[in-house]
Amino acid sequence: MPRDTSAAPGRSSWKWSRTGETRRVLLDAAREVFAERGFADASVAEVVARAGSSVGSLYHHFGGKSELFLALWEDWQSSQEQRAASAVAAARRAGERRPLALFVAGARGFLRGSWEGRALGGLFVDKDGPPGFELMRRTRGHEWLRQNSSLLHAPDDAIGRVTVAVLTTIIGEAGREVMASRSRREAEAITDAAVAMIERLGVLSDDDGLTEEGPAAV
Amino acid sequence: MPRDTSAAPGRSSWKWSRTGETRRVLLDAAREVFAERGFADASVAEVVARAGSSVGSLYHHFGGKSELFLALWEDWQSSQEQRAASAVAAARRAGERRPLALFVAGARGFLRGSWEGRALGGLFVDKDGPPGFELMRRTRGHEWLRQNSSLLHAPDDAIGRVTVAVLTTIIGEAGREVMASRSRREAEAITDAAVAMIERLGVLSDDDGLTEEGPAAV
DNA sequence: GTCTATAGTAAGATAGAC
DNA sequence: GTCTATCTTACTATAGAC
Repeated sequence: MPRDTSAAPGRSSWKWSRTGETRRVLLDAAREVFAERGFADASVAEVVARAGSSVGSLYHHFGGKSELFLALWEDWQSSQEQRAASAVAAARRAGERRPLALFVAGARGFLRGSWEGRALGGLFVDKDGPPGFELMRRTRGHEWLRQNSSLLHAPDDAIGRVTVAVLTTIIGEAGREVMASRSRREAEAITDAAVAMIERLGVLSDDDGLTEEGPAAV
Repeated sequence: MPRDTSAAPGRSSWKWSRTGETRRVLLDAAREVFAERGFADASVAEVVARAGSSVGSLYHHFGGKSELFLALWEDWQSSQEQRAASAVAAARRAGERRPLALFVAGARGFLRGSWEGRALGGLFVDKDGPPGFELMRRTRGHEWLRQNSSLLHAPDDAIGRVTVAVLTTIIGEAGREVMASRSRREAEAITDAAVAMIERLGVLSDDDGLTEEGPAAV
């Protein structure tokens, strides 16, 4: 996601601009260093050295060490959500209308993405992150799930929030295990187990209309 | 938990020793400062100033800013686990033998403790911690649940691990919501919802023996 | 063994020259 | 936009009072 550069259209794409190039080499170097050392033990000095840039430049483009890490996470996370969203869209195109089935389709899409993107994903699960990272991840997870489960129209009371939180973490924990899997077969077994849990909890709220038709969402 | 001082027995208790007193005032001051500013924005200088102590003394007793925070967390966490453990023990004394029921008893004990200790608890849920804190909390959570759920004898394959992880986070997320509750009634509603989910997921693995008798655990 | 004072290092963050 | 110089602060080390 490049910031809007004031480049005249058609004359130069961001790909070849100086700033885009600087951002790119910094992100590449950061990915390496964070993967090797984790967040806390990584130094901005090493990142800029490996990128052939300078500290000032890093702060100009990203604002700090934390934001640099978050930029990497943002890219990865949005691609994961994208997979889930398109899986839901595909299921809907195929004629599926039951909210819970659509939700499960999204979950399967997300977990398929976790398997395919497990190389980068490892950076964000068992390594440490910047202060407040876990809070942010949890918030973002809830937001994404709330979007995809407004179609489940869960109530916004305490019980509804716990339900949403649990559904979030089922997918999250399953994603962790999928990324740690050593075979596609194992990953699929975990996915099936997670889906079984989701359906089991979905049935719990059957009287709330989880299996009826609901409003459209991503 | 004071370190072992070489005090002659009967002559002086740790409560009046110089070191115990210093540790106590530092912990009290740290609790205040961390609650006000969070971990990252708290300075060791302010802690020692409020405690009427010195930087060197802080480092002598705790080893650093992170360890000071972890000492607070350790106290709170172990008291929470203690409540869960004694709830399980009480249920067992009352003649309960079904593993799932014992587990639910532990969960209720934990959530009751979350409500009662919600003042301090807020420090550890929506504030930031030292680097690696979240990883530590997750590790500790799994360890605790593995203890209490060896009695559920869940298999140590991928599916078993996901199940355990989800059961962990149901309690964790419910605890978060309980601590954010404004009335005991709301807290109890959340607890009931969480227990319903645990039982629903527990039934899922009925054929694995979750409702049969199992080995004893805390 | 327990604590204070202080000087020094390292690393993240910032200001300003260019 | 880029980079150098500088600042802030967590952290360490040491010397010594009690």
